[in-house]
Amino acid sequence: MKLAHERYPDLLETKKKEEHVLPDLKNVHGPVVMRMAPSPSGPLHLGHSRMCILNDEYVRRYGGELILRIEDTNPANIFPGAYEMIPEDVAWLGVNVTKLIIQSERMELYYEKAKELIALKKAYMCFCKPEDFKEDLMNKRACPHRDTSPEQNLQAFDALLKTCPEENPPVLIIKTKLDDPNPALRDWIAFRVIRVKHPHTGDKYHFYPLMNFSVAVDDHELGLTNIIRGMDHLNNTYRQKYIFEYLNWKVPEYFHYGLVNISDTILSTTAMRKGIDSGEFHGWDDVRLATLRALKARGYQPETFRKYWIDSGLNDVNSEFSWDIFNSINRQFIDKGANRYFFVAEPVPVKIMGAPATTSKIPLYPRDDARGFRTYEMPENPEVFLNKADISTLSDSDEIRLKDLYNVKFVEGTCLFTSAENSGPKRQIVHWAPLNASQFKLIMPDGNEITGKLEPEAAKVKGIIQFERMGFVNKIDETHALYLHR
RNA sequence: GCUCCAGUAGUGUAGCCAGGCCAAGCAUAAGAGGCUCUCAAUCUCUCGACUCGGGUUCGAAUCCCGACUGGAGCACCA
Repeated sequence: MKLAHERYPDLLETKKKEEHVLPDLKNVHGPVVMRMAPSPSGPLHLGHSRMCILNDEYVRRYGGELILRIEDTNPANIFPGAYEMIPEDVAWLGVNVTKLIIQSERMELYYEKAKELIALKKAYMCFCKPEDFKEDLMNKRACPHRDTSPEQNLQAFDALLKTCPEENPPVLIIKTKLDDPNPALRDWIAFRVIRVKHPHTGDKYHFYPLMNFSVAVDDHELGLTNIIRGMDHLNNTYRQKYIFEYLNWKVPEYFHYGLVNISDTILSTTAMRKGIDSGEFHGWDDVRLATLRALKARGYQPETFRKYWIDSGLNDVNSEFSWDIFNSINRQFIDKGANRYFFVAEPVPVKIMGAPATTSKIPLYPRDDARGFRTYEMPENPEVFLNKADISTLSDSDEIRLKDLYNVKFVEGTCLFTSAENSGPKRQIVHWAPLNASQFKLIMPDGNEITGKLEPEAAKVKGIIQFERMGFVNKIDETHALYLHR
């Protein structure tokens, strides 16, 4: 063992830090075809990133195709900008999409398959009121239209495509088993009328497929081999399998993973849109939102998402998202690249009595002098900014060290220079800013703003840096930065 | 109410399919300490879990049954 340690230190090291790997998918024979299927109600958020990464990882492992399919069959719930934003978000994550599909461009296909099902007596047009239809289902009763002939159904279907009645338009229903013990699986609605102008197809259509129908048709038509999706889709999978069965299609291999509950942020696209429209949020990248855009703006790395979701695995247990772990992973990616600077929140100007003129030379990164320094010429008895909380609890005997400057203590409210050397007893080390520091704003993840003084040499720096003793931030410009994490 | 899924430390996971190498590994968090002119990084140590009850077995985290608990679905959303 000792010998092995001497000979192969690297080997043992890598074994110790074993990477978590995703389990193999079942029934993989050669290349796979997989898909991501977001609805264009807004840009992608943290939750979406999971299905993106997971799908991408498997296509990378097995080879094949990864389809990005935008599911826009409900014109009432579309944010037009999402058509552009979603592919951008996916690309930012480093996900390799091989094909982009937009469902609203495939309406004729859905109509065609619907007619096939009608001809097979597996689908019917229903003219019931929604309440009545629902009540029939709950009581395992057939609605009066369930046994209409295929001819009549086809006629009604075609008529509806041409002209849409103003009141009580019919729906197309897929027949399943009315007596299925699971109420979710009894006859389900495949098409319904929506009279809203579609952002992508305008007013060309008004009879739209519901997700279960268009998904089943596309999953087959696009040749999907493996589908991984959340447990919340389990009943949908059962419903969609009816289509596969009726049309004699080969069923893809499904896997349903557990749901992840993400708290302490805003994920609901409707809530986001409302807030943006009302002016509460300034846009999709507002730091209070968990959109990929917002997280990117704060300084989260695409690699962080990938590692986090791979580590989380494909568990079929519901779980809790951990910001602690997510932040810890992100820190590993950014720490080495982030130079250190001083930002003094709640700044209090303090005149230091008895201090000699000196030069403060502060490394941009600890113990790596090659990266350079920030240097400040300090006059005699200078005035500096200190953080209010750092000095408010000091008593007369407490000596503190201004980092890379000198030691001071407060006696009866005045600040006195004591010594220059950082030797002897341990002192609390605090950061500071020279008098010509600029006014600066740090925007916290909850939207609160902290104003303070930023050291001059940081003024023109942009990107991810660390404010010493505070945490990592993404510096946007000369006036403000977004807080990332500790 | 009905249907389905699942239960490993505070959190996230490994192990379960093919029972023994598991008095349960790793990460994160928390606590203590080392190093360090940051509360970061880094190193060491500590803390902490197989939901419960039966059964099968020489042996169960792992297989079976039940209970309990949690989640999802039962939309003219996806």
